[in-house]
Amino acid sequence: MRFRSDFPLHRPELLDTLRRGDALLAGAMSKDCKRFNKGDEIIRTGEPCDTIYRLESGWVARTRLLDDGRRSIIAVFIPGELFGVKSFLLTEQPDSVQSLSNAAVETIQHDRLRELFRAEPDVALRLAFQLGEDERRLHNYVISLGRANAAERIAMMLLEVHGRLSRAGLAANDRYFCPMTQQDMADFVGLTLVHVNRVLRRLREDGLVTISRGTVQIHDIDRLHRLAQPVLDIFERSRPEFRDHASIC
Amino acid sequence: MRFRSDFPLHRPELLDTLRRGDALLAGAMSKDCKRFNKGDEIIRTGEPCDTIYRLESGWVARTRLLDDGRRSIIAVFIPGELFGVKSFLLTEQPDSVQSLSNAAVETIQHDRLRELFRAEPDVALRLAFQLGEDERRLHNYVISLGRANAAERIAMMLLEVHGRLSRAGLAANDRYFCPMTQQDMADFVGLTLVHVNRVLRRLREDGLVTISRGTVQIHDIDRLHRLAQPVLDIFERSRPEFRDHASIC
DNA sequence: CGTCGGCTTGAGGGAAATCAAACGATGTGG
DNA sequence: CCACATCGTTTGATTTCCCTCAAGCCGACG
Repeated sequence: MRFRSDFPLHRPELLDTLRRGDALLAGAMSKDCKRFNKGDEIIRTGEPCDTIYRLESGWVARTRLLDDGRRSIIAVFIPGELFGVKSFLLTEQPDSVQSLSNAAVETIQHDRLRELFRAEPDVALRLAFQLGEDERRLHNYVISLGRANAAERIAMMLLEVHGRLSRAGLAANDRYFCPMTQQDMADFVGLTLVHVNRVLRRLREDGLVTISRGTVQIHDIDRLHRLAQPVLDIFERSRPEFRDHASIC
Repeated sequence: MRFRSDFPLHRPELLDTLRRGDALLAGAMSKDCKRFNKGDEIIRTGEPCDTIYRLESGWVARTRLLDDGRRSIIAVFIPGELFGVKSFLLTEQPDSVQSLSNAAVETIQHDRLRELFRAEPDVALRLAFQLGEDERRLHNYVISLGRANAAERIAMMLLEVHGRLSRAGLAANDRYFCPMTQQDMADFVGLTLVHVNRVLRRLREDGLVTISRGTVQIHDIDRLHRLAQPVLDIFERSRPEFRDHASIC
């Protein structure tokens, strides 16, 4: 996965630096690669952690399991993204990161990263960029969880993931692979499996999206977009117009 | 507001550096101070922004107003905290920041901050720390919004704010000032004003908390804690034990 | 004294949860 | 190759938590 960002939102003057930082980081990490199976825990709750990860292939999710069995997916990561960056600041991880599919990750230890930092400030920018993007997405999910109904939440999730995958070159023709089960989606958008299923049926019947054995096919992106509209941020909103530019990078 | 962090969660070896970074940053910012009234917008949605803020006094909130009138509070900030840090990476702000009370903020421009960075790497750590803390809290709120019921959400909000204010030296005897209206709280925890009111009545009747004219008085922090327990992260959970250490700093 | 913002309470309705069961694909072992 | 277990999906019936609508209340302030 090469680094891409065709999002006009980011300060364009930083793009070259970002690319360079990403390449340097990827180079430094590539030696140390690990594979995980679906369901494996990559980072465990409560354990100390001195590693930062970069997802090479597959999907992983930051999850938290409550005592009474409730489960929550806080964020999902797709190939090319960094995760565990927060461990730079915290001694323990408050939640776990687990594979949603088979996945390959590259790693780097904190101390090595710190060296790299000093030599190459661009790497720091790449990390800051990841934190910033994570936060932006998190903000959107907070809005969604706090104020959107079930259909809006699901539409927004499907679109948000679609956008990211497109920019990473992992989606074409409004179709993409998504290894999340309906239970995963429910845990992500704060609903129950049963209700997610009902909403997905609705979206299918209305000709907006069909999801079948891990493949999401968006039939009517405009209507899906209109559905999610109220809870999209200013950047996501303008997406359809420059969807075509998404692969220039 | 001086910088404090008695949270055992943060890598202790960083604390001195953090303090230093905070002092340097505060020094650099103090020249340029602005005042706002309750309800004022400090940062406006969609506008470009080249400034980073530090809250000197009062409360502010990151909010988003949806087209159809729904409103959401994404995060609240208390004195000593930095906000608008993300503007370092984004050209436009996706949401607005508004005063929940009269507030005084210090500011610094991006370019000056960048200079400061180069001369003093500790300042970068202070900024990263703020981003990390913001993200940790955001994660907790995502859990809360996604999986907690009304009472749990409200209990967790009251405790979370209590913890932060205590650490900042702005709360004593489990009592603190909170300028949020019930509508603000509703927008923050994803409920309606009416329902927030009912839950608060319940908590009052059960002898857990009373809120009266902007003052929150926690009567039974242990039970409140037990109520919120399922949705507290590993750090917040251990709080009661070292509540007393909170003011050593 | 009236009005305005914020708080309080009631009645009724609706969106999503819960409980329960069946179905379909995939894989496995006898 | 079929019996069977497993995992994820689908659907129905019922319940509940929270929302909506509506109105009254209280304190602050001009």
